[in-house]
Amino acid sequence: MKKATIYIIAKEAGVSVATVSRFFNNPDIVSESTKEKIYSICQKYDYEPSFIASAITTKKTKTIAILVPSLKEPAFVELIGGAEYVLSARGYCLSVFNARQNIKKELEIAKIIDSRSIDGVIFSGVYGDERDKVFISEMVKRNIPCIMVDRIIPDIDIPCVASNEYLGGRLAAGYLIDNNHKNIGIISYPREVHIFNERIRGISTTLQKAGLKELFISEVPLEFNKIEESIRSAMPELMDQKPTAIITSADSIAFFIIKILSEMGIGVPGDISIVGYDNILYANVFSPALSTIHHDTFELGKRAASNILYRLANGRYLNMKEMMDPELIIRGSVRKI
Amino acid sequence: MKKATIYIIAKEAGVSVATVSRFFNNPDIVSESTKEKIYSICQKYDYEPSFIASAITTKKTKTIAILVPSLKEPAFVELIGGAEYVLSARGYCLSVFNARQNIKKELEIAKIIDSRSIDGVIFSGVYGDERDKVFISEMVKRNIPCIMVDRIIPDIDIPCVASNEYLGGRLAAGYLIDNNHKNIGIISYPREVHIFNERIRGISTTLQKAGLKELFISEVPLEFNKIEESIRSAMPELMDQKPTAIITSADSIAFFIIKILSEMGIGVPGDISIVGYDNILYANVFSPALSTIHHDTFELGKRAASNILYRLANGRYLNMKEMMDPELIIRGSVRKI
DNA sequence: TAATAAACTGAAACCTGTTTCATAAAGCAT
DNA sequence: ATGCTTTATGAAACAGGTTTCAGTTTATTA
Repeated sequence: MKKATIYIIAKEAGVSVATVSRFFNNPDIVSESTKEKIYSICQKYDYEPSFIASAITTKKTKTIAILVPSLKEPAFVELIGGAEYVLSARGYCLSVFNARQNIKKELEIAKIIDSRSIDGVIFSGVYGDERDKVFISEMVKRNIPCIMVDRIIPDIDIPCVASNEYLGGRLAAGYLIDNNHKNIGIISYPREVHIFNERIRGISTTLQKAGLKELFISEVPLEFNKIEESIRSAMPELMDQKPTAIITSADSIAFFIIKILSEMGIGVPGDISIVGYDNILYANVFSPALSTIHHDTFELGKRAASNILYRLANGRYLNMKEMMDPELIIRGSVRKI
Repeated sequence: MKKATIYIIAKEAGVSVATVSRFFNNPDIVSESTKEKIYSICQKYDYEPSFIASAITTKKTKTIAILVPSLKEPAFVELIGGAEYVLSARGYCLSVFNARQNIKKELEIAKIIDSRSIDGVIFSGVYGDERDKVFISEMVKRNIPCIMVDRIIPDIDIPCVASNEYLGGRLAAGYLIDNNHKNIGIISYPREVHIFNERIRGISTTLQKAGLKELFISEVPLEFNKIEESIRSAMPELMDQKPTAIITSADSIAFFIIKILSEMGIGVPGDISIVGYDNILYANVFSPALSTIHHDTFELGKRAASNILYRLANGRYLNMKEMMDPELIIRGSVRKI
């Protein structure tokens, strides 16, 4: 059976297309008897109004885009999950765009988003700092509601919802200090990515306040399969300084460190304490269970979606800068000195 | 500046809207000089044709849906990544739908997909067997190209692309047999999910051929945070039968087993050998590094997307049943007896 | 150089809804 | 019964493109 249109329904129900349209968009102003007629014909044809046809006049596609710099990191996947959770409940669709760590690609995607009349976008930039402004200003220029997620840029005219990475760093460092560690090394993802820089800033500040200084900051690349080698080559220099603890900016890094250390005959937390970041699914599975910083990225996605939906419904954002506090999870990878 | 339409461009370029339309959809039949005129006006207005407007006549939205039963499992995320990879390169968008393990929800989603004129769908069902047919027949009825991924249903009129789970089971069991294991237990996700049943079938068949019989098959629930407890309660019965090895249907299960075993003072692979399945990112990070079965879910997503794109372009599918062979990865969790 | 084919282009219909504006019918107060 | 609201509905314009069909140029062939 050919797909029914509003014309067929109108004809069969003996009403005008305008009335059928009202039946779906403004049922209050349609009489009961007419509603019943239309309803039964719609059932008969299994008719649903075409989204695209209505989008052409309403200019609303009821789809939100989420632009992430990568699909390989679990955090972005959580983000997508959270966004999908609230969006689907409100009749919205989620389209996924992947910038592949390429800031130029973000501009192409901006055009696509625009030409597809997407209602709004949840955006996590490649760097998380000023450099991401190119995409944002593109959205502003094109008048597309946009929310920055996972990273906060201070003076920007779109909302940001993010985890308080600085606090996370403080929590991690504070925890080590509480356990009397004084020689603390740091192994982090590139500081050029804003969140990692924030974490380190939190750590450094806290150490300084305690009269301490970080021993050694080593950066490892974002690519998962290069982490191990990178840590391995940084290890000698770090170990020369006799750290009693190492703070990392990701659980994955922490696990690689534990692996490498154990190959060197160094026990965790017996000889060296480790604290991770992210609280990934597996943080509790391996021994030692990882003490780490928990931040709820799923919730981040939910909030971003809620905020943009609010903007769509009310013309203004629910809030402009939303920070979520991470949490210290104490498990078994840190020892009291 | 108000968004330009094809009428504005046509007027400024001194041509008809038909010609502007041709410029974008069939440039070969437009003369060079006209093209140049149109091009420069388009640049001036930063004009891109509206997708929704063109979708209404062409009935092509250039968006593909991917419907997964969950967003919490890494495998489905890989799938999405693979699909996005080929789709975005061909100018298509990917919309993500989540059935949340709920087969009834799949029917709602079917309606949404239809009303949104989505060009095709990549589908991974909740169970992976006959029960998923409700969604599939909904797609067939509505004449929406659809590909089943990650699971193969024999007599169904849509293509399936999946990993050869049966072979994976055989590989895992064969590996253990080669290492002279004779008492082999199995801990698996629910057999009611087709792929896990296939894996077990592969294992059982292989054991039988070697004159062996599996000791004990225990099923653990899909929910990540219930796995540990479930394994823990199954352990006594399994250990009573003195296994020298345990095959699992997922690396996550394997890791939990290793954890629980180590708490019991039982070493892997010293006392008991373990083989996983999936080859997750962390399989190589922890000690012992996990011997496991590798299957490329990203590639699965790519193939599904390619197949559906082929169908869209050529009116028929590239292939109907595509099986990808998994691979045995030998690392450190199995010992030769 | 006339005839014919090929290459371009425009007018108008079409796609599937939404929305404005006008009108008819019904309800209500006087 | 009259005049004034309300309520319910339809006709037609509109949204921003695509596509068919016919017509005008331009190129090619004999």
